[in-house]
Amino acid sequence: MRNPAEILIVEDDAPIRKFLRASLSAEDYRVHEAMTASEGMAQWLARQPDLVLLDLGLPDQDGFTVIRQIRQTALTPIIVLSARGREKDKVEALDLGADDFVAKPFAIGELLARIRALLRRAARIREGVDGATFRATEIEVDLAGRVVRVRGEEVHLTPIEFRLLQALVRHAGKVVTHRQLLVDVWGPQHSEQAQYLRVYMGQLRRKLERDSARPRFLITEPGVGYRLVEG
Amino acid sequence: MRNPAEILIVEDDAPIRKFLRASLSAEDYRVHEAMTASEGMAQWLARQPDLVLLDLGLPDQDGFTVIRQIRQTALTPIIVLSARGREKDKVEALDLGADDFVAKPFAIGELLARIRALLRRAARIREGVDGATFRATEIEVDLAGRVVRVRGEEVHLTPIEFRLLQALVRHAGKVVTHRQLLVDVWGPQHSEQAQYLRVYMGQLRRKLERDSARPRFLITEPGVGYRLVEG
DNA sequence: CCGTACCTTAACGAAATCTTTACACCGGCG
DNA sequence: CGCCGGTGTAAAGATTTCGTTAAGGTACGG
Repeated sequence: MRNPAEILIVEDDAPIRKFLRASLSAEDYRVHEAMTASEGMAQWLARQPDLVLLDLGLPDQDGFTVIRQIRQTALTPIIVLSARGREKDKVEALDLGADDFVAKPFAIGELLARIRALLRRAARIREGVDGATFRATEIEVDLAGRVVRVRGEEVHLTPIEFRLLQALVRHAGKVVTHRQLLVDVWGPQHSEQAQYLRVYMGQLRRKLERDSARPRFLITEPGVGYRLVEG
Repeated sequence: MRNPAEILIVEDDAPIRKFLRASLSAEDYRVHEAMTASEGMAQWLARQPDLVLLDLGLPDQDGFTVIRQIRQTALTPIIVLSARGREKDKVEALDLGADDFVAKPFAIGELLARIRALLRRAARIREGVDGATFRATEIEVDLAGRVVRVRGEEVHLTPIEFRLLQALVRHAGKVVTHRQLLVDVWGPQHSEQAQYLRVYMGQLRRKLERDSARPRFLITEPGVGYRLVEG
């Protein structure tokens, strides 16, 4: 990441765009702007920004196209801005690979916090810290080496089992939604196949838990998702 | 927020306006005044105050219009002043996005306390402390991780319980109307099912409060809604 | 061609959650 | 005093979501 980070704003509403530019410049980000989806794509190609702020309600095409196109070639963090209450938009945008969602009207402080968080995460991934090792009392996961040990014993996991565990480890201690897990492990087109999760969580528990009927690490959050607790 | 904070008073009654100006100036706030709704909007645009005190009984238009217009573009805290007994006005103003209400005649000390609370909260949001986790003395809510801790202990919440708590946390300190909570958690088609709220507020209190019969965080505002107070 | 490992899919009992109903409580008011 | 609206509590279904198992199906190496 360059320092300062470069941020691309794709937003047709002039006052909001101006406001964003001012707020971001004040935080020492370098700002690029686009008013339409196609101009946004052009700017993205030209500038290769570190993060994209994307309004969904654009004049020429919808913002979803922009997400799709960017995600075809890059993992640049994308924050979607959209009118409040468009729950469907939110789900669709996140399914297409957007990283976060902020409803308008928004509090600028919150938006800045989310930008910082995503830039931090992107930096971590670039530095390969993601390939480190996760340790809990009884479970040890070597993400780079693809090795899992339980109470000292090495345990063999199938590819999908490992990807699933990896997705949980990345957010250790936090709830990961069904949708997130499915998109991460099986891809966006399987984001509704919650049955996969039931089967594979069962298999992971059989391999990792002492008593798979009373799991201590792989916790179910009914109606929401799963969570890996440390310790 | 500038220091001192700037407060806009929109109030047609001269004695009250004068009294407010004196009280607020004594607290070192910078005060702007307007006597009508349209003048209020003009002042708001010109001054971009940190907080608005709004009387609902204005001569030219009603105060509701002012709330609507401000909320189209900003989250500036709004405290509504309303004559006693106008319960419906109060609820409508809050539904439109007002943050708090004070009935006339009011105790100046209480009004000042609510102003301080809203300014504090607005400052925190600007600094981006919100968005991720909410902290009160005994309760900690990790919104991203969907984890709730009470006095250190992790507490499990069902999906609806969590969404309800989340809706309260998002507006921590301010009154949230029955309608807003119902729309947020159950959707627009259930905006009249106030019984849901009684059942689930009861469950939240049982899980979060020391003594659910004497709640300290989840406060009932009879006839209006509920309020989460930060310990 | 066969065996092995793995993935997908369906079926069904169990568990958790949500909805609905019933009733007690409280304060104000005729 | 009884009535009433708004509120809080408890519990019985109804409904949704989970976990488990097992039966194909596919890919790959020997």
